Amino acid sequence: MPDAMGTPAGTAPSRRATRPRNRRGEGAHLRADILSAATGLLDRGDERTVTLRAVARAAGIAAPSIYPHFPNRPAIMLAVVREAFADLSGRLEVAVDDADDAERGLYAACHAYLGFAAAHPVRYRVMFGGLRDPDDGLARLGAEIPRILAGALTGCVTAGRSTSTDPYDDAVALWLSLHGLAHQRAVSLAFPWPASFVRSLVAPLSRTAPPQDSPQPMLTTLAHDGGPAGTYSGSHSV
Amino acid sequence: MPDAMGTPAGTAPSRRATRPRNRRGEGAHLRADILSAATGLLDRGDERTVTLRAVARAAGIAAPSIYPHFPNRPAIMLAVVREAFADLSGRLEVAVDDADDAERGLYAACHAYLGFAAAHPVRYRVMFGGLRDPDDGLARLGAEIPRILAGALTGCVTAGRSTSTDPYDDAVALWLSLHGLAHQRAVSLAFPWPASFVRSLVAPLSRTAPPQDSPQPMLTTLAHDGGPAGTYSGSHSV
DNA sequence: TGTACATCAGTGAACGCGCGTTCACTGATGTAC
DNA sequence: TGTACATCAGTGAACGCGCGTTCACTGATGTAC
Repeated sequence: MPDAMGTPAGTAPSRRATRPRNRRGEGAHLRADILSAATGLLDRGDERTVTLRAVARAAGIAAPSIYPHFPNRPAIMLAVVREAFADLSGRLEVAVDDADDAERGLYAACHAYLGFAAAHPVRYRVMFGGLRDPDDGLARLGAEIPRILAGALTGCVTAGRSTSTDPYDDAVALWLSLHGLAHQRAVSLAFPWPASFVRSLVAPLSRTAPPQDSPQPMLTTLAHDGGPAGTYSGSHSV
Repeated sequence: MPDAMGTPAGTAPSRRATRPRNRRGEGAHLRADILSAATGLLDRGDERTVTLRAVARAAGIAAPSIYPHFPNRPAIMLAVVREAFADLSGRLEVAVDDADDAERGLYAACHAYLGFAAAHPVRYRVMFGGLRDPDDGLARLGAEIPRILAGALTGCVTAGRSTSTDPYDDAVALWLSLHGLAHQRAVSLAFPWPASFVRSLVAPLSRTAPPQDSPQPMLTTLAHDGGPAGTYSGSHSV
């Protein structure tokens, strides 16, 4: 879903593309098109780029056509972020569930997290702090993530692979570190990163020894949203 | 534009305050006033609040009067961020230098870092990622911080209080974790934080045991920029 | 079967707004002679 | 000492722009009778 953008990066048309009108009863399809247009604009620019009129242009519709689907401009951004959170949480769950054992699952989730942020840096930045949500509902969305990590870490403890005495606390600390790394990478591509800080973060905070072989780098095949640099490489030895 | 606040929350006057004209030769004073007005607007709002005209209103001058001091609007934001980075770096250095020993210095620097972010959450958020700086000069500004932490950590190693074998690597990992915590706190005041994750982060990542007594909470007397919640309390046991 | 009609999907023009920036200017103040 | 003048510090009006949103509308399409 999120990677599918109609126009290739760089060729954004200022002239509106003609878009066939939906059949009667299928008007809701436009909502998905609006969301995907907004996500594409966000990834190629920043939150200021995602104006209501720009979204309409990118979707090939007139600006007022958005209003049957979203009450106002902030609602579009909110929907983009909700969708992105659901995507990220799903990827973490898949990473944990597909792993052979709990420890690999924990590492795979961490790599999936960093891979998502590296593939969609602007989206990631906006998910975690771009918006002032009056209801603070986004804090709730984000809270799903440490829960998944805590589950994986609890599995490690059960398997005797972690000495954590408070998996939820430690999972939050681990997530905060992942967030710090992911966010800083998303923001500044030029920072001189040491080689293998993923291990430097995950092993001490999860109170595990790193696994002996590299986990499969789950998400490194995701294309970066734009620009030449910044692709996350999961190929560091764990 | 219904969500654009005409007047920032609170008492900011939309009518321009009268400001005495500087004496001849002292026109540069206005630059400092512009910067401080912009910083105030940022702290009470967000980066969208800091328009050139709003800064002029807050400083009590006409909008064109800004141009002798800043070439355009982004230059104002850049100057605000530069000043904030210098402030933060200075506080970390003071925290390290004033401490009785290296380990206390490291912890004091971490608390100073978190204290700064808690006292100025919006400013902190904008410092680390609010701007797209074409020159990426901000990455250079930020790079000062892990250097200070690395110095403190090296001191811990020398004193036999840390088993770190790569202080710079570990300092970067530590800083990323602090950043993750500080940023997430700055963004979401409602998140259910466990009680003592500062220790959860600093001790394992710096490979130290936490000191026996609480360090003095250096910056907890800083007032929060606005809002009722979010003040950083350094009173957690380390 | 035809046909009237309700509904759906979406449009074009217009609104008022605040924005960044430019321009020609004004009045006070220091200085050279 | 007076005075002409250059410079400084800052102003007021105006510009064109893109924005979010509202309004009255249009044409296609499914449906009841």
